[in-house]
Amino acid sequence: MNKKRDQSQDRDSWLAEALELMRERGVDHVKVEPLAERLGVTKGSFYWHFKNRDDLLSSLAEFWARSQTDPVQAAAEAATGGPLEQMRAILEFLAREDPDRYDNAMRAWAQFDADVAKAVAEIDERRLALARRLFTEAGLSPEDAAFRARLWYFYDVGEHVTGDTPASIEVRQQRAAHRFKLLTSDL
Amino acid sequence: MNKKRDQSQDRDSWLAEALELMRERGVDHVKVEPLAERLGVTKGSFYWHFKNRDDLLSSLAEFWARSQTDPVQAAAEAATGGPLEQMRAILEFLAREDPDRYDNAMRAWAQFDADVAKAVAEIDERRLALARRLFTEAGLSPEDAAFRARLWYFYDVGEHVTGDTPASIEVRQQRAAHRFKLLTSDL
DNA sequence: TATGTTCCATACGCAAACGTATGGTATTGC
DNA sequence: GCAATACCATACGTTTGCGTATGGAACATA
Repeated sequence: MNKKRDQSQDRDSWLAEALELMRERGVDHVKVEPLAERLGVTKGSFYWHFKNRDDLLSSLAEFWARSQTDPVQAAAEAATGGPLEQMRAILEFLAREDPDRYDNAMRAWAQFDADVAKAVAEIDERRLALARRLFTEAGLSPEDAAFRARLWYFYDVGEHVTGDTPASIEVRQQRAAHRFKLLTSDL
Repeated sequence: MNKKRDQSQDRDSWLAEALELMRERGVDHVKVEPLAERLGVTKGSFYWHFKNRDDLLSSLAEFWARSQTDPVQAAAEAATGGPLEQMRAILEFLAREDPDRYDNAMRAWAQFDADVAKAVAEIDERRLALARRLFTEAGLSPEDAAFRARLWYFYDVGEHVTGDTPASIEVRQQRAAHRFKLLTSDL
């Protein structure tokens, strides 16, 4: 009865370690034998849980997407008040968030794998949709809201992918305030 | 007398093909023997021109950076008028530009290689500095100009890295106009 | 024409990693 | 208590790619 859960637990431990390795060195360094060594087992275990390496990698993309249950959404919904207050709450949340996520590694991977690109694009679209909705609720036309949302979201992407995220929380909060002001001063 | 140029020419043909392969499949697929096959030679040639694979890869980063002699800068300087007109000229240039550059592959590589990250960061900084200067000349304070420049530039980065660049020139120009309006309407 | 230099092909040894086959141990269901 | 199953170790063959060694052809140069 809990056999399935246990098995998926072991699979998940492989996936978690694979995800960590991917973040550190990129997906092309996620290889069976080195991964087994990191887990203190041999690849005999690997080929029990996975059909082959491709099986691991495709599962890895799902594993990552599954972990993206966007606490951002929750932070927005938890905020009382109108859309502007929700935006402020999101920025507040992001500023506190540890900047070292797996997104960069996934984006790097997505550059060369169409399936992964699709998975990442879905996450991007989900986040953009949230921003669009908030700007719409704040009174912008659909077109204006769509563009403002892109400006809003791509700033995050750009800051992360260029490695330009400040280490200090204070600076991040300061920038968040600045961004909020610039993007909502006319609303 | 032109011996040296010929030799660097051959080196460059290796580098050009390596750059192309990196754009297509990522740096980890830039390998000596497959590369030789693409060039129709054997790796005997490779090890004549390069010490080893690392030599190729480090040269590849320089090769890319060398190719980034920013026509954007030229487009800006060619524009007559004030900073706002130069911004418009830049956006116009970028909208016409073929969106398929090597930047994405370089950014993907930079995620896992500190030296490459440094090279890319220099290019980013150069572009940001230009944007900062234009916003400053347009009358913003240094802090405001710095932030506005980030908003300006990261939009590009985000659009490229998410693969969200429209294929149609018209849409790109439309978005450029929108971006220009949003980021300069108060100047 | 003899000789050196440039550039590339071929052949080799070596290491890493994939995937399979097979056996062993522990745990579970009956 | 015993068979079945789950899980992992070991050993093997194969492929791919790195780097070196060596030879050879073309070309320049003296």
